[in-house]
Amino acid sequence: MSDIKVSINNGESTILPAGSLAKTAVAELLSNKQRKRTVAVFINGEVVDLCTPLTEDSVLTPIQTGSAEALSVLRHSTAHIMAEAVRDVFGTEVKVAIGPSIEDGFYYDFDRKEPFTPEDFEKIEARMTEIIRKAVPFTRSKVSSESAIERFSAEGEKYKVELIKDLGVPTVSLYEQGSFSDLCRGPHLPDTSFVKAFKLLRVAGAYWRGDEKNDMLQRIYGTAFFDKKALKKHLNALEEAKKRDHRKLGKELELFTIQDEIGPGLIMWQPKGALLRKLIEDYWKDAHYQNDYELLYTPHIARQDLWKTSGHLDFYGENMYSSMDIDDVQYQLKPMNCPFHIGIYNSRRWSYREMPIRWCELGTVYRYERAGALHGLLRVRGFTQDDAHIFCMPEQLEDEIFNILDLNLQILKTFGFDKYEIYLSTRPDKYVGSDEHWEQSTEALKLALEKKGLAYTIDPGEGVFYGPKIDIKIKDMLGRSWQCSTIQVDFNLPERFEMTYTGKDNQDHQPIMIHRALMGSLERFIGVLIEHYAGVFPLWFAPVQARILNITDSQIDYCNEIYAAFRKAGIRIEKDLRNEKLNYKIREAQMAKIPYMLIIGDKEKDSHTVTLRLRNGDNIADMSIDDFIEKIKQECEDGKNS
RNA sequence: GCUCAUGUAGCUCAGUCGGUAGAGCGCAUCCUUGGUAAGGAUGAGGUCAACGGUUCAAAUCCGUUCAUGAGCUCCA
Repeated sequence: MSDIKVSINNGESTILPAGSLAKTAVAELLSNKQRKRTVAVFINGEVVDLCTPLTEDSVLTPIQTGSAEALSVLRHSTAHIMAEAVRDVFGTEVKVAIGPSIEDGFYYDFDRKEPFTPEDFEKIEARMTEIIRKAVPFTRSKVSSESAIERFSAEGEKYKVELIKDLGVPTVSLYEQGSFSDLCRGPHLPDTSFVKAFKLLRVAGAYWRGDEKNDMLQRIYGTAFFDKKALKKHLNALEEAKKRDHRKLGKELELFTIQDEIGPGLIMWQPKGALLRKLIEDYWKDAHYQNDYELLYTPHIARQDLWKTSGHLDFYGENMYSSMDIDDVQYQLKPMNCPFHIGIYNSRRWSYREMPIRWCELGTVYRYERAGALHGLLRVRGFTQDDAHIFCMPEQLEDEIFNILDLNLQILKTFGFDKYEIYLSTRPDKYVGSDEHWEQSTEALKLALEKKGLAYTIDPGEGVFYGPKIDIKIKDMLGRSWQCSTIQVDFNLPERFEMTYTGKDNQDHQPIMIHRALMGSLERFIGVLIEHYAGVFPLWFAPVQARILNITDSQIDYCNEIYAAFRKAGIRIEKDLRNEKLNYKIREAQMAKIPYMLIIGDKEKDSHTVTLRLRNGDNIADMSIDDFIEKIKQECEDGKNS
């Protein structure tokens, strides 16, 4: 057998007999410490495990603890360990499906009649710990698909059999650790002892291959790390997310309520939430006015014929509520605002000189969502879109997209979102409009993104049937992504509604239509905002900006007097003049996350000032009423323009 | 819609083996007038999600429905 040259990162190299394992090379080329951190290697850009035989000259790049790839390998292996443990505890009648690593951990799907319970988790975890302690090696073997099918059939592992059959390849790889053998592409850890910290988190139903026509399996989710500290940090982050849950904060801060009597997925805004929403809406309207948009209002229902013309009944009918009869004519609740804006467009003739036309509306729409999909403010059945439609000539498309992106990012930034992922979705298999149109507009979207200097990812074939689109996913304080903004080009509706404008040539031309929503829906956006800020809203859109706290009854008159003055000045202020101790009032104001507490005692009353306490516990020396009004106004301006 | 879990006072939750309900917070009244995260006392408040069944007896056991949660799926 000939020798081969193996090097690490093109650095140190060694000569080994062909067929040596990657492990051997790593052992020879890395220090003991480095070796212990190595869980797999890249060879030619591919992640493989350490028991891979090397057959030719190779350059290895070690994958070491601390990297995302290593974590993914770890979690994948932990999923296998969990599967082994489940079968050890509950027997081989439990069938296994798939068990990949996912963003924050891993899962494994099991087919078992009885549901897994929290007590079962303890048993599984205990068994996993035993397996990990034994440092069982993961070994890989290549077998013919035929023999693998034979073997898994004999074991009754029908899901594995189905997977292999669908792969349609001559050989497959199996991974084995201890008593457990699994169809798997790998790679895996050298042995189970690399798993230093793990936890099973929850169990939920999941269809085999995500198809509801298939069997319902039980999916156990868990997570794993290379050290206990990281696991603890992750669990703390989950706790933190729980604390920020907008449903919990929404209740505590009295922002909104959802009630059985009213119906699921229908939001009622309580006074504080309504005020919060008004502030956001006002800002949004001002920003649009400043950017040359005009505001529209349109009805909530329309004749069914409209929805036939628009194509919504054909393409979106499943999400629309059934019709109602008004004087023998059928009407339907709107799931979208676009046909109404088109109606306004078609109410008169337009000249090319008037293009582009930019119309916006905070339009409330109703869409049917499956019961299991509803979630607080984030997924509801009635919501208000921050909608806009731009009608323009083809040559204006790029500029318009650029302007939309500009306004879009400005608004997101004002609300504290300056990290995002941008996706450009191109033509799907089923589409309307000419290829030329598609190419031109996709190009216009690209150019606008590039001109704005934005990095984006292309989602091939993910466009809507009527045109290409740009989606923006914002990242919140905890690093979670939320899809809010969407910008869609539409060749379909202008055609269906026979929209025209008179060109320079005195001929009719068809405008291009752009749909766009920046926040997506107010409900959803506010839900995200609550979690992003953990309810501690910036002063400019905090529903309550200040609360007056008196020390004794002797300041009540003065408190009422300044309360009136602040309200008149447009400060959102409350007063707490109850017969309670100051400590008690401060505690309540603090928990209500009110930005400023105005402490009023005899001192302030006599000097005609207020003493400020901030919600972070800091104190600001007393200042005059006018100075305080000025301060709040200035801070709000700064907040809005940040 | 599907799987599993949950549903008790305005809120957060106890409630054992089936014997018709309990705490803390909040709320009301009274005492207390207290300068930076909970002063004290008394009191009101519940068809135990709804409907049906088993039982001498159901918050508790069974069934159905509704809602909520974790997911699957879908999407703003």
